[in-house]
Amino acid sequence: MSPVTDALTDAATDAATDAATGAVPDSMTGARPAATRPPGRPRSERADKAIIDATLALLVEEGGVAGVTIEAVAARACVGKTTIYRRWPNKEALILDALASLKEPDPELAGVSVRDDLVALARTLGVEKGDRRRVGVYWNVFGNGDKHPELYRRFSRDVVEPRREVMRAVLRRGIETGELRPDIDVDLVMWLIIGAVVHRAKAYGVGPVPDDFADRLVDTALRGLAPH
Amino acid sequence: MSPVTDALTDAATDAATDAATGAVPDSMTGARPAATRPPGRPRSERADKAIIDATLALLVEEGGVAGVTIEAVAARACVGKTTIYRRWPNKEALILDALASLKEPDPELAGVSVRDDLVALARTLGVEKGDRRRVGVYWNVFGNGDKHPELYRRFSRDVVEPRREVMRAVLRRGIETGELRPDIDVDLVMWLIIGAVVHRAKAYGVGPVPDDFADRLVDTALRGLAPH
DNA sequence: CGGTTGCGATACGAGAGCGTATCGATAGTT
DNA sequence: AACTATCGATACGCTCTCGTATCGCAACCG
Repeated sequence: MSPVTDALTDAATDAATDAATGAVPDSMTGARPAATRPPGRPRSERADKAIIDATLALLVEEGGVAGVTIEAVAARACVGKTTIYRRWPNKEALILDALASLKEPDPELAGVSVRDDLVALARTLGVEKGDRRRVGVYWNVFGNGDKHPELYRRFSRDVVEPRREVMRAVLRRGIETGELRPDIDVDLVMWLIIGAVVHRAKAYGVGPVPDDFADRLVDTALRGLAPH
Repeated sequence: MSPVTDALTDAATDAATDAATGAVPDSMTGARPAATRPPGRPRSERADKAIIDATLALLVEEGGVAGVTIEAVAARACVGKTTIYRRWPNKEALILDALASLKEPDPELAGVSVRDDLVALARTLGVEKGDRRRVGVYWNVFGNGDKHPELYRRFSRDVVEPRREVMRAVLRRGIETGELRPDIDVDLVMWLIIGAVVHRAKAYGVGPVPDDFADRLVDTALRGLAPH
């Protein structure tokens, strides 16, 4: 019943999956005598992924860093504690890497209209195909910035800020092209859009975010509440 | 160095403070033979308050229910564990009461313009005189609705929803008076305003919420981002 | 004064979690 | 086959927390 996305069922399948590991480090000059592969049994890539996945899932479900337990991670990833401690020295380091794994390339924006780009960005924040994980991690890490400053700092720098910068650029472009009022406060608008999406996505007991939420949100923000 | 607001320094002052306790329960029919006061030493009202205060503070600082420890509450409130367990059977009940203590009467709104009422409401959410506690509790309880449903349910019903209802009424009134567009989605607008304020207030490392944040936020939402 | 109850301090057993150590088995290289 | 590193499982000592029990003292009533 474990909801792990890619739980490994037995060790037999492990060999085939990890066989490619040895071929990878050919990225050197090429003339080297291929002495890169260390001896002994190679580490399981599948275990890596399962551990990171389990860590993120617990980070969301258990409500923060305090709720993540090495033993729970091990159980959920179907992995021994040894396998975790061989890779990371402690819980903090594990969570740090798990957060870093959320880093993604900047979303491809159509760039046709500011309106559509904002909708696309809003979607990636928390409406994306039921991916509650991203916004859940964001909520929990963000809410504990003062308790775990290092975690917050690196998550913010590596994962959050790049996205924010994309949105900031879209808003600035909108001002230049005349699609947005020249006197708007870009940062304030970002709090508006991001806050609304994150808050709605994290809401409990009101159902999933409707598909058209991002569209209606951006349109409402653009038109304003007052008649004119 | 304990940051508890009203830490008691010694037991001597306790007697004077709690002396009024005996006079309180005259709220019965009055014709009763005044047998209301139980024998023995009365419970310290000051301890009550200190415990609730410490619980809320830890709920914010430690990032959720998991971070609240009875021993930490006792230490912070300068109180013995006994004193806590004499009042509440367990941690859950304590936190439940602590959350209930955040219930406040509905804010008095000027009712002159929808704009001013919205600003006033936004202020009470998280900008109010540096009261990070309220929004901190909101963030942590809200973010763990699925982990502690009962906590979430009662906090939502007793503390959050009444405030939301006030804002909803203001928005509806604005539509009726023509101050707001008739086609806005009231719930969507509430996500916008509440989400923005809460998110900004909870932001770490960007300084306190500026005094005019609520004003600029509401004005931006009213006018809209697009020129017209 | 005796009776009753609250108070803080302290100790307790139980359980959870951390990080380490050890085990036999496994999966690779040479 | 010999060698080496990883695998899951398990046990360990340690600390923290829970909720209970037991102190002696303090407060209030008669």
